[in-house]
Amino acid sequence: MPELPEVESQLDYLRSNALGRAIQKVSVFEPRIIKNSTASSFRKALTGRRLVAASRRGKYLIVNTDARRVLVLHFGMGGDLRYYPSPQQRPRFTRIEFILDNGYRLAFTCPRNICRVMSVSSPSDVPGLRQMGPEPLCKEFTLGVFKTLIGTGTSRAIKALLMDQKRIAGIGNIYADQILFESGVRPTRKTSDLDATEIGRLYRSIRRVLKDALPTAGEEALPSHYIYSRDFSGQGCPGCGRPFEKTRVGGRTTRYCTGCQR
DNA sequence: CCTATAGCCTGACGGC
DNA sequence: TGCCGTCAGGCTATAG
Repeated sequence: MPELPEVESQLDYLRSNALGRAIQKVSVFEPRIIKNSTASSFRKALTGRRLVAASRRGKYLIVNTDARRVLVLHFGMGGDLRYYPSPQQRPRFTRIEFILDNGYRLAFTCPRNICRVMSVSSPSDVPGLRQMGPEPLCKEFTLGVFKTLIGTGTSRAIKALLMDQKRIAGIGNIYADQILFESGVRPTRKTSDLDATEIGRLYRSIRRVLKDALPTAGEEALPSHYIYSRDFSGQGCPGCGRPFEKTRVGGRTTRYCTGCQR
């Protein structure tokens, strides 16, 4: 579930705790999550490197080092970073642990091993990053850009398109449902059938939902007004009170209101 | 090229 | 109590 807002909060966490530090040691507890190299070459590439800058692109976290080495993290679902002083505090599901030059440790956790970690010479070595669509919160992401982007979207369901990282960066299942709800558009609608009004509402919802989520994305729970939260706690649509319809779109569980979304 | 689907992976949860 | 099946989600690979 770490989508754009959650990864942004992981970025803040990394910046305030580990940036500027050098990696003294790398412990790999789950080699499978390292995607482009063996565990030993991963360790070798990063040991001794200093973490000098960090950024986010879509759902990826990118950490530049003082050498021509970039650490790329993808959280899959449910993973996070943790910073702690001793191995006794090592979190459950720690897949990789970095011991830093102040003795503190940085863990990359991932409950389901769907996360990925890479050490590359450039972010563009990662296919998912190379092909990534525009950042929805950048000012370059205008209504015109969005129109062009979905104009070529043809017959797919709009929700599948919103979650397609090659089209737009950083939107996953939870935020896609919320964006569609706030737009009053059914997730199953074919993209090519949307009119200009609906496209405008979608565009504004993308920006608003993601931006509003940033301040609280580091917290455990989603905001209680989210349709995901409301459905989970047995509440219905905040607009009309109907229970949410549950279906599958783009291979994902999808919640929407049959009354308020057309 | 475009779109849809299976598979990866394992914890949480419900049913028996 | 504990086993078992199902579901969840990101992405990638493969099929159509």
